[in-house]
Amino acid sequence: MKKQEEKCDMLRLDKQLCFPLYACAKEVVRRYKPFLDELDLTYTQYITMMVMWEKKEINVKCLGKILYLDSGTLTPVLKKLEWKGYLTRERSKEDERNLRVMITDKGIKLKGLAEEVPMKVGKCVKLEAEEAEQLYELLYKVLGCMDA
Amino acid sequence: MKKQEEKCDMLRLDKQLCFPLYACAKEVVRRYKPFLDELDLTYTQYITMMVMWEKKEINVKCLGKILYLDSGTLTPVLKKLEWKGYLTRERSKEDERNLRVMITDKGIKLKGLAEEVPMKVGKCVKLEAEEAEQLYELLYKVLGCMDA
DNA sequence: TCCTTACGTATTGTGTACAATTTAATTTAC
DNA sequence: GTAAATTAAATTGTACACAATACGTAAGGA
Repeated sequence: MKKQEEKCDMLRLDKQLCFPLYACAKEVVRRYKPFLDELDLTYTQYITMMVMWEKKEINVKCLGKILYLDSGTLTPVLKKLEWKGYLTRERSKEDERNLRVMITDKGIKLKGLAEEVPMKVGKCVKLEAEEAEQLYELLYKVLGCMDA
Repeated sequence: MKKQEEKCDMLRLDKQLCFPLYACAKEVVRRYKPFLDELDLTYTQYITMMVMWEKKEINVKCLGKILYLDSGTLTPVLKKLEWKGYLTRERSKEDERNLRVMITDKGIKLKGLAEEVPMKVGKCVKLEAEEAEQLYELLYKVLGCMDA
């Protein structure tokens, strides 16, 4: 019965990596809400804009690969951001299957308003710089070492 | 303009902890799906049952504190698990505001079918035991050091 | 060319998440 | 002892997240 008991113990929240990962991600994202509310952005819209600020133009497939999101999630988010005037969407002339997502001037201006967000959230999470760096490395390691 | 540029750089996915955390959590949870499908459980139902296997009985408030979920999320999940026969829900006699959630025999039996899940998922995530331990510690540290 | 296959996006359906509000029960204040 | 405040769940509304499917376009092969 020893082996049985060991297996049982595995089925506890505090024995599995998945749970602190899941809980921690939700709690950290929640810390963004008050600051993103000021910009009238959701977290998903925010990370989408972060990619747009860097890339200026991209298609949905590419964006999804960067954000780990599929078109089912991105399509409504992109339509909303287009409606808000931060980006435009149009089919590529060369290949009509591709949707070109392009940032607008208003979208570029939004970046100025968002600049303080990372710092503000950082203050809510009291982690030493070294620990943050360690965590960062480990998370990217996990992202890289999972089966496809 | 140096300062301006430094601020700009912060607004990149690869400069912020939040994004790998968010992406990693989603990807790890996704790894559970094929194994949980065999049990006809969603991830949220699974972690709820993990608490129930340990506690046998609990109220919604308490469960929510453990899982970092509120009644708006838990109520439908608990109703579904009750419908599946894994637990029962009834108001407490001492304080009618409290809902007593109790595991059933069928719920207890389900644990036997779930025992292999953590090990199966563990094989998909190729992380050294030491690194997993480090990550675990850091995540709980973050959970503990955030402003309420 | 026509047919098949692959590809990129959109749509649909289910299940979370969570803020805000509501409802009912209990506690506290006076 | 009752009104006011507090509490626990449930409900409502918005926004993901993602599998599965549908749809249109493009590419490759006979």
